[in-house]
Amino acid sequence: MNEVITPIARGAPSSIFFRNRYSTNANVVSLFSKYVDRTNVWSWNSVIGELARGGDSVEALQAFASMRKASLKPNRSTFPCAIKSCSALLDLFSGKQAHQQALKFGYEPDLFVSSALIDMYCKCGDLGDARKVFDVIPQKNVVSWTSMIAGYVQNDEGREALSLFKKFLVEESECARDAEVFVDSVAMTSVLSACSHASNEVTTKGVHGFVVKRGFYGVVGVGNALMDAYAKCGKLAASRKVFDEMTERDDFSWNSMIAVYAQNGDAAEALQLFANMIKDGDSDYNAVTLSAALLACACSGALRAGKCIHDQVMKMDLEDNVIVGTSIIDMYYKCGRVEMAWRAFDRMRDKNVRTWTAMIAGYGMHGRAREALEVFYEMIRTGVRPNYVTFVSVLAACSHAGLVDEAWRWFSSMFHEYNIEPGIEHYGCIVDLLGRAGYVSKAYELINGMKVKPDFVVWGSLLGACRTHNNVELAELAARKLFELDPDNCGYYVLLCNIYADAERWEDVERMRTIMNGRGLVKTPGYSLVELKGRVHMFSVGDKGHPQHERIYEYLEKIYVKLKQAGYLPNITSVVHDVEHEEKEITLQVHSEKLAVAFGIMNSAPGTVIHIIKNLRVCTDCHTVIKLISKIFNREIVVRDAKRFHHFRNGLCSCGDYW
DNA sequence: CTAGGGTTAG
Repeated sequence: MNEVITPIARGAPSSIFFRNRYSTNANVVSLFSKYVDRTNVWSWNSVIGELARGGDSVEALQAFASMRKASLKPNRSTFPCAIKSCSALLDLFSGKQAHQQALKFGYEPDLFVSSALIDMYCKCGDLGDARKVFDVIPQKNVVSWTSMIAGYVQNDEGREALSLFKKFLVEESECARDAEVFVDSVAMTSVLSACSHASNEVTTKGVHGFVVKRGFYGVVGVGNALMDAYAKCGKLAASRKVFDEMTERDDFSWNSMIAVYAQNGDAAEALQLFANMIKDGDSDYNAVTLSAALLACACSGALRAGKCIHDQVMKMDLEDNVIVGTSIIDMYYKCGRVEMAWRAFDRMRDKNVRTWTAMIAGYGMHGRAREALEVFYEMIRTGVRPNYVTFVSVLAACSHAGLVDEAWRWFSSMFHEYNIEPGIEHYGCIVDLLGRAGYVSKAYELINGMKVKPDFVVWGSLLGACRTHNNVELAELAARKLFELDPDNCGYYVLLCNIYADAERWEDVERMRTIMNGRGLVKTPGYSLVELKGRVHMFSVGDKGHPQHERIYEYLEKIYVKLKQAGYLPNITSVVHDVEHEEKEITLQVHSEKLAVAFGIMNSAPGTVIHIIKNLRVCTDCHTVIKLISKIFNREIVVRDAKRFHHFRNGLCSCGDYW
């Protein structure tokens, strides 16, 4: 079986018709012994259909090849099964051959054949040929319309899908007496999926109304798609309402809802729902559920829960499922365990581009760019084609480690060697890298030459670089862009304030503060998470909500005494609030990551590594403090901030103070 | 006796 599949994965140009790619094997022959008449087309159809429906696409095509070898003429029900198998294998070449054969036998106007063809072309990414087939169908039915609409959605053409749906509605009203041309619940799920891709609240609400009016609201599949559409445009409450109102939930609905919370960073709710699902007992969790739950563990750093799910994955024999496997890698490295991620990666038999990319991203976030690049080179050697996101991970890895030349090399060759046009994320990495390496003007030139519109990440990187390299002029320019792009984010105002303060331009500092106060901008509250005995504890700045908070503050005081003995001076520029010097120092002292570190040290045995997750970037003062703590208390401390990992050990950080 | 949809990973 593997021998047959390998050339398909490599995209070798052969076909079911010419080079016997799916040549008859013993398996198919033995299947045939069950059938009385091998000269009967219907017998062949049963076999091909059964194999295709059972997911044995390769065998189905082998049977189809055998049938053609026996010089039997396929009929109109043979083709849809064969084409469906090409679609499942993403085998455009064989699909086109099947199309030619169908034309030769005069089956193209057939509704079943053309729907299968539309689906096959769309799944293979060939929208143009799909649309040609669609356009020549004289009397389209609901399946033809749905196949084409769904095809657009699958190829990220949500708007095209929605406009086609409008045409469908016109046709529906014009053919009012034709029972074949009527919107049904399957069509509506595709339309809702288009809404989900478009992430448009207004459209989603409109389609929701339509669904209710046509009486499809109670259909499970429609409900799932609606939940997803609301979630994608950020309407979690509306999404949950649909879930709660469903009278019938299969596994699908639970999975969708868990995934929605996990994707939106609400790990607690996602894991709570997962627990409810298990308790409920009516629904079985599967690979999809476990992947979503693993994502929740990854973003909240819930290692214990993640390991538990990993155990379950092994018990259910799902280790070879490539999506689940990739989720496990993602969970481990995001919980700070890059070695465990590597072990899981190493064990996986089937790795796809996303698996490799996850591992590259994992090493990259941990500042281990060399290993990330090794994985990248190995991926290329193995014959797996890197994609857009792979290059984002590669460039990000270089950017975390300051590898300017390496990054520039891949940035320049990704288009020429792999035909991947650099996008906004790639520019973001390069601007960041150039800027921090001191090439601020060069970074600015690059931004001006971009084909895509620079976003807040790009301008934000430039602004950050301007602070490091004291470039007030460019900083003002970048900040102006940022105030336009993201007016409610006070981080940029704070950064510009700092830049003015560094340049001792106090009047400008004052002016910025007035603007900030006038606009009522509030700093995004920072928080840190730390897992202890399987429970994740959360701390915010100056938090007094934790049951142990009194002891934590006492302990923190003791830590500060030791730090000051070691010569530590607080770096108050991290605090821009309009407060007195002493107050600034106090605010700094109670940053959430410091509370989390104190809590971690207090509650764990000497020698235990402490893992912390922070939602924002770690500030300079906290970075200095944690380095010192790692030395004074002889503890390894791992901090995941909004952008990368910091491994503190013996007074040093893995980022080399470059972050 | 054949065709279309909704959930998961980077």
